[in-house]
Amino acid sequence: MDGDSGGDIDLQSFAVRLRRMNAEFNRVAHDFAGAHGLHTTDIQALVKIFDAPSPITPSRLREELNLTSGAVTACLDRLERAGHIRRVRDAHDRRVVHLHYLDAAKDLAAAFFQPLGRGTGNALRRFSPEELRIVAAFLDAMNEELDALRAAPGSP
Amino acid sequence: MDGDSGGDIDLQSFAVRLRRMNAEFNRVAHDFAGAHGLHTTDIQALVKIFDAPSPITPSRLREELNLTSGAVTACLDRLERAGHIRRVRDAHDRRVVHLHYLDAAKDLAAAFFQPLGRGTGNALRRFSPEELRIVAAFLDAMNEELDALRAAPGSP
DNA sequence: ACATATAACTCAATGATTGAGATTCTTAAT
DNA sequence: ATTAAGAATCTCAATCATTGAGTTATATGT
Repeated sequence: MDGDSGGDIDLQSFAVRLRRMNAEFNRVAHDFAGAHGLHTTDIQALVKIFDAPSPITPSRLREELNLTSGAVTACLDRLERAGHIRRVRDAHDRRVVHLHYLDAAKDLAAAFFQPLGRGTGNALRRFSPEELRIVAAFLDAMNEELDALRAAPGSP
Repeated sequence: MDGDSGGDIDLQSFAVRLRRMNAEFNRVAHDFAGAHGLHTTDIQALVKIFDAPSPITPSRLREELNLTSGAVTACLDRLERAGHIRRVRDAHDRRVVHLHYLDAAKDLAAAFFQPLGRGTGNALRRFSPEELRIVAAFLDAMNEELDALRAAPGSP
């Protein structure tokens, strides 16, 4: 113990906090899945489709979610059948499919996740802009490290 | 100061960062599962068993993971068969089972997640103790809000 | 044209999750 | 003691997602 009062800044305590938050996010996602006749995988796919800067493809999803192509096809079938997404063939390379998140489904998800958004908003509101910049920097740092891990699982 | 122009402190940008981090954690967990003949659910259970302050029971796990009792039993069968946990009947209430994470399995998990721990450590090392206290406070705030959401999914 | 590579899909086999019900034990009341 | 009600866990058949191998359609290079 070196003068730090709270004992809050060691690796283990952060790991516990992060695992707990991760578990809760997964629980919310699991609830959404259940409420809409979907599965955990489908929600993960929806998040990826939603957050992708430009329309994502099934093979990219396969990489992101670590699934087999068969599983991705089945997942997209479910999402398309339930009216969440649409498959659009690329005009230039007709082998390629682009995945579009339908607006109506976006609204549905927005409505469901509104409590989560409010909760996150409440948490953010407790901090000053400078503090939030630090938090954002931390999340960015974590995401950088996680990307590095994905690239080279053992080395860094 | 100029930071207001960065667009880094609005709800949406935080949501994206958090979703991305969540997805990467899940990917790491999925890898661990695959490497040990387990499934995503089993890892979620292991995390809960590991992080519980005192030995957890199957019914508590059922609540935490939102599974049916049948699924929990099957999950624990797999974990016990694979040598990760042990079921211990409570002496006073013999209906109750307590779940113990075996030390050998802890070592196994520690070894596997060492890269993740190093990555997290790298991220933490970029920040001063005061900054880390802010980040820890933010994670605590998020976890509080998430707990509130779990208790009353619609109200706050 | 031909061969090779890539994107997405199909399908049988495997196996996790569900949902209902059975089993074992506890607690409170008669 | 005995009974009834309640709780914690487990069993099992049915359902359905995932896998892994193989197929189709399109693209690229020689």
